[in-house]
Amino acid sequence: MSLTHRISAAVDTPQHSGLGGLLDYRHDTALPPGTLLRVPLGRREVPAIAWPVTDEPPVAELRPVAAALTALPPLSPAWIELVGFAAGYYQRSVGEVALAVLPPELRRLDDARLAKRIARLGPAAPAASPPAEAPPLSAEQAAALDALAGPGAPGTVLLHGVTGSGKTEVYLQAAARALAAGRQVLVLVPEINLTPQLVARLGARFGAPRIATLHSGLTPAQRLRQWLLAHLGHADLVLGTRLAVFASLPRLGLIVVDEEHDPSFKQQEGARYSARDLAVYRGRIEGVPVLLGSATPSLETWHNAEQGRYRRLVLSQRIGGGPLPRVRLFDMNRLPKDRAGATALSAPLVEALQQRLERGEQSLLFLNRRGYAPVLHCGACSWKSGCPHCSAWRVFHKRDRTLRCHHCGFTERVPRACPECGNQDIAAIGRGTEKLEEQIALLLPTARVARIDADSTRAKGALEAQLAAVHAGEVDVLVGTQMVAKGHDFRRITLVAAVNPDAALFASDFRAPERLFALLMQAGGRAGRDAGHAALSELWVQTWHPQHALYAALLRHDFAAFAAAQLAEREAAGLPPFTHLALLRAEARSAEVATAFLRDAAQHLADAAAARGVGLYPPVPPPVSRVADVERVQMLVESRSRAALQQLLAEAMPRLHALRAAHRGLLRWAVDVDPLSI
DNA sequence: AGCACGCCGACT
DNA sequence: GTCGGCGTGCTC
Repeated sequence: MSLTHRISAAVDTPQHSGLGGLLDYRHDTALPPGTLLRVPLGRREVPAIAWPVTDEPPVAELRPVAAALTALPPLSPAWIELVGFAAGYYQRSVGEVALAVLPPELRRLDDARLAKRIARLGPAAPAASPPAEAPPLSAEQAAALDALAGPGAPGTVLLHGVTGSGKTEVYLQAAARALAAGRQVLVLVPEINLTPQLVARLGARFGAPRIATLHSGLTPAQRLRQWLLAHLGHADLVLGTRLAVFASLPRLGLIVVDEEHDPSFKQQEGARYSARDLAVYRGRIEGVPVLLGSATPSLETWHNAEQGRYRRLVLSQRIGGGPLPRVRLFDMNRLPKDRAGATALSAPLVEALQQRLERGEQSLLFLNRRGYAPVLHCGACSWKSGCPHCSAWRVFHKRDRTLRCHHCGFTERVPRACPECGNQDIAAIGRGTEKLEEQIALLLPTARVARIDADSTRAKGALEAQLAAVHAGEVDVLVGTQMVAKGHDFRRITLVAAVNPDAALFASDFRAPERLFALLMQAGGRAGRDAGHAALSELWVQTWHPQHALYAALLRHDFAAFAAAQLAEREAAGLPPFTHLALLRAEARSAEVATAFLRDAAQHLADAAAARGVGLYPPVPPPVSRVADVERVQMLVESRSRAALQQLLAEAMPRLHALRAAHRGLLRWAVDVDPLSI
């Protein structure tokens, strides 16, 4: 009998480093998979996690595990399976994913300190404290809940509910059932901004001590504490952003993904995972239901529902029976030619705003572009305010008189005269929220105007303060970017206007229409949430293309028709969800180097791709090709078969790694599976 | 990815 | 004569 046990460890080393797999060590006792470790690697000692031992024979002499952190109960087999799947699917090493999704503190602490932190958590919150009274359900809500509890295997459920239809109450009551059965509930929201209000609601219903929160805004110590509450089962409800999909939950009983269509669920660096897709996978491996909620589901989810892979439950009515805001399209072609563009706002819209003002109601102007003007332009020499480091314009911010690049952050004071020719007369082209705010103040001198965007809410607590001012009725007209369109519950807004949404209609990004429709529906949903005002509420859309099919569907609040049309286009064009995509991205100081790498890659993969029916497209620059003096080029990889695409990518990774050496100057390369934009 | 070792230019 | 550039090689 051997006194030493072979331990397979996942360590944080990249997939393409030659150490992508697991490393074997020895230890004098058996260590269950999921045990946190410290192991020697070269002359370093690195954090690691014990992983299930594979059949592969061990290599050479094994070094001993440096330490096993036994103060922490091991991570569950389900968690290991989830991480293993995510690593494989997104082409990253198991160790990288495993360690990246654990609280950073956990990688640093030794066993004694960890034990101390755990002790300091105190005892678990009293379970099953009598919950606050749940409000009565609408017939549709009750039916949805019944269907969730009904016979049949738990699976993925799309809860398609218009804004204000009470999706959250369905989440809460579904959660209540899971809690009553002694299980934990995981709730994912797209943005940190949206956590406080949902935490408040969950807290009011179930008691604040039972809730843990996980997002990147926490301090390392808080993050560890919240993670431990979930991992040790002290917290019954875990609410968080995309990283929370990897929370360790020993008694998981339900996963809710709120606003499942939101692009924020896709991680955009490192392991580029979709938290929504992983939530669905996690539900499957853990045998628990997954509730995907949205008023405007992603076309992927909608398609899955249509195909019968997900069950679809519908909430078509607003709570209280109020109607959805009436949609009004204003045809900008009707503006007098010489006046068009002089102001962002058509006269009828200004009139409508004036009426709201007189009635003491609030309005929201939605413009998805922050700053004063997106670009400055010299009429004399045609200089434009380009960024010297990026292939993008620098935005004019009037408030602090700066030109700012929104891609690399490069900021300068705005020049008084044209830097090229000295012309004093530089024009601001286009308009952002700052300018819109200014124009409203001029057009409606008595109105109290506020602006909410990434600039106005930079300071800690600023967003909360501004939202509070709106709720307190201290604001008549609110100007904002998509930041305000999402989720916030405004009671007194009866008019929402999309000032200039057309750009997305003709964007090259194939998901642009889907996003626009969702944003407009969501923005419109801010109006008339107070049933007393609902009948008067309106969503105005100023457009140069009032006949566009997207707007026609919006007029009727007809998501199904919009989705059907989009899906037909996607199918005809061979785009997701009918095909599966991956992007091979390369970065270098020069586009030539990056392109050469991708061309070389295409050549090396051509036979394997052809054999599997996977398409390789020519390398192209993304819409913003240079950021901070780094050129980016990307190559699309496409297949009807997800499995074929996966196989090709897995085969490609080591070859691409080998290829890198032949391309001097290549800074980085990476694969993005299921990219959001191409 | 780190973090070595290792061989060629400008400084105490 | 050393400090330091980053080229390539290794880590269970």
